[in-house]
Amino acid sequence: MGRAPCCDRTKGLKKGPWTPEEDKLLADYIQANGHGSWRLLPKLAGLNRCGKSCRLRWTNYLRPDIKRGPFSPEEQKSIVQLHAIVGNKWSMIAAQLPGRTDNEIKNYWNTHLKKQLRRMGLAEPPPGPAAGCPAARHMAQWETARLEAEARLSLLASSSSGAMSATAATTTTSASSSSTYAAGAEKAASEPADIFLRLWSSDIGDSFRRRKTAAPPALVKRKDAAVIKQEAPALPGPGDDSSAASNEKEALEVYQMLLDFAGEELGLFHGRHGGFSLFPPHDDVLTEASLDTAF
DNA sequence: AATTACCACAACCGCAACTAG
DNA sequence: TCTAGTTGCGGTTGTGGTAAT
Repeated sequence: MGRAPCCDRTKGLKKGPWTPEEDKLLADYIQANGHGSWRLLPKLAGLNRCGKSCRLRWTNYLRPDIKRGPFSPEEQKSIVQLHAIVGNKWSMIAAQLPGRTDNEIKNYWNTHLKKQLRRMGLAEPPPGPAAGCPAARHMAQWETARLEAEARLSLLASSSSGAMSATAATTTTSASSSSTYAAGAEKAASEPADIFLRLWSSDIGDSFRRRKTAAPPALVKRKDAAVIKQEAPALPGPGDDSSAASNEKEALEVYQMLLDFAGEELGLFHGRHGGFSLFPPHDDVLTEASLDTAF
């Protein structure tokens, strides 16, 4: 059957770097009319480009809400953490970083962060049963992320409500623990430094919780979280299958186990008393300098 | 001053998912 | 349900700038 190429190369459409005049034509047109059909846009805007090229230029460069300038330490940290969870799902990562595009994040990862992490010995997958199988390894990472998030929410719940019963304070859970999640998410929202909980309470975490028995979101190509949310049956919340921690002490033990596992097996996290960080204390900022001196 | 090597980022390409008829 | 067209994503390449020799 075959299909038509997205850009008709027989028409001699222009390629390569955009000129300021082209930028202006594109930006003016979209701001006046919206992009509508990308396929038709070039003709309507008077551009000798393919629609794909126009879309890319707009989304990666001309869009007014794009944040310029270097990545902040917080953004760097977020990228590393999110990448550890969802892998090369740049669009998902970008969705968590307002003003940043997937292309920008991808470039930044490939040119900066990957090298830095490699120098720290964190870039390569850990040895183990999942080694050599990216999908299995990824699922293992995601499952660890889930447990991690649940453990943290458990701690939040138990610390924010002394009256909360030990059973309710444990995470693991049942569908009825949604209030625990809600409480955790609410608290997480007030603690923007904790990217992990922000992520967990976002669409990404939500899609995972709902599709727990299926492939993790990172393995579901082009299923954005909203769609997943709509499609997903009302699966029970995470931990339905768990009768784990039934009191705070147990929750703390699980929490510590997770810290140990994540740190030792995945090389991802560094626990610290009363808080949590991907990086060791006093090293929150992922800078060239700090990383250079680390090794 | 010329050349080479490296880096950062913009842009392209191909594939797969999505959608409308 | 099938098919053709459209859109979005992720990997890769190209290009311009800068540092090193």
